[in-house]
Amino acid sequence: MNNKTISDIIEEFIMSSLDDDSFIELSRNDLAKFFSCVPSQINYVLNTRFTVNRGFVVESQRGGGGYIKVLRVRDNNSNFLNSALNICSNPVTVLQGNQLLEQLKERTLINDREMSLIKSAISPKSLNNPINIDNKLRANILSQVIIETMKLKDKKEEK
Amino acid sequence: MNNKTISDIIEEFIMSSLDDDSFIELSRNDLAKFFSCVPSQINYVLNTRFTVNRGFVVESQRGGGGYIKVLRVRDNNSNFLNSALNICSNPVTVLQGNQLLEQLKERTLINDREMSLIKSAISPKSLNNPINIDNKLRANILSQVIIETMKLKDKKEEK
DNA sequence: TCGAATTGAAAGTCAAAGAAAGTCAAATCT
DNA sequence: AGATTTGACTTTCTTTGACTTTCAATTCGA
Repeated sequence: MNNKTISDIIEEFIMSSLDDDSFIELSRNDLAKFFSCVPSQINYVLNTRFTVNRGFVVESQRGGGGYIKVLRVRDNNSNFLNSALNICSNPVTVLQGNQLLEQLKERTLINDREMSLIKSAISPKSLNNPINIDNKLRANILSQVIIETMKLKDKKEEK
Repeated sequence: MNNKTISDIIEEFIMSSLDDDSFIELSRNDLAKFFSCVPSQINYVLNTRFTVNRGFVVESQRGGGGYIKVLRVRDNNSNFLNSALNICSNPVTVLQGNQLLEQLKERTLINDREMSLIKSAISPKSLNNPINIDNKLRANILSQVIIETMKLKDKKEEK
């Protein structure tokens, strides 16, 4: 991406700080000053980029000595896969589907390429059909993909 | 062609920018300003000239820091991918779909895991639906997967 | 001295403004 | 007639700032 926005740059900054440790603590005001932006811009970045969906948790404290803490979370994947499968027993919108795939990637259950491929498979273009069952179909497809992911995971773990 | 339209000129401009690299990123507004035309003219050029059929893929993002990215997809496999795409303009059975994926793997355009994942996406279980449009859907899905494969291939080549 | 009020330093919220790109259909060329 | 040009309107994402809430430390009164 050529034209990075200030949000992109702040995201990168936080990301790379997070490379070393599983969490970082930062001061909203200082960070805003550092990047010459308004403090609420930091909230914007946190809200749009460091979501639970993408595998992050943000904690904070107000008042004197306040702080913002960004944590990477990774837990038991098979739990996650099961609840994902559960979600897919109901219709799934494009947005939900993509978010689910992002999470699979965050958890390194699938990689970037795989995510892209499956996203394309469940895109509106793919599921374009005369009657209105897109979300239902998307749910079906993702169910099968998740099941396949489980199998692949097992296979990997056997080694 | 001596009476070039503005669309032709913009097309040439983008084409020649693409000579050096396999993709370019541009700003719709800037380009429109540069050629003294309305921004939507750029869309017109992209929609009529830089189609998948002609070997291009266009990506974009709106809002602040927005952009338009034009990718070229070429080389020996692109023939294959194009005809694969062609096949997918008609309904595709499970068998045909799986065979196509096997071929993608043969040509190392996708790997084993990726093949499995997409096979699961186009399996009868995934595409189970009230009316009988499985093959049509499978064709749609594979089209999008093929296009995605083109993009990914290109991304790899950038490195 | 001890608990309560005050103060100031954070962080949070939300909506308006701004910046791009997308859509679509009418008008115009060729 | 079909391709091109134009522009009004829409959608999406980002930036900004005014206002709110929370917390810790300090001060004040009994």
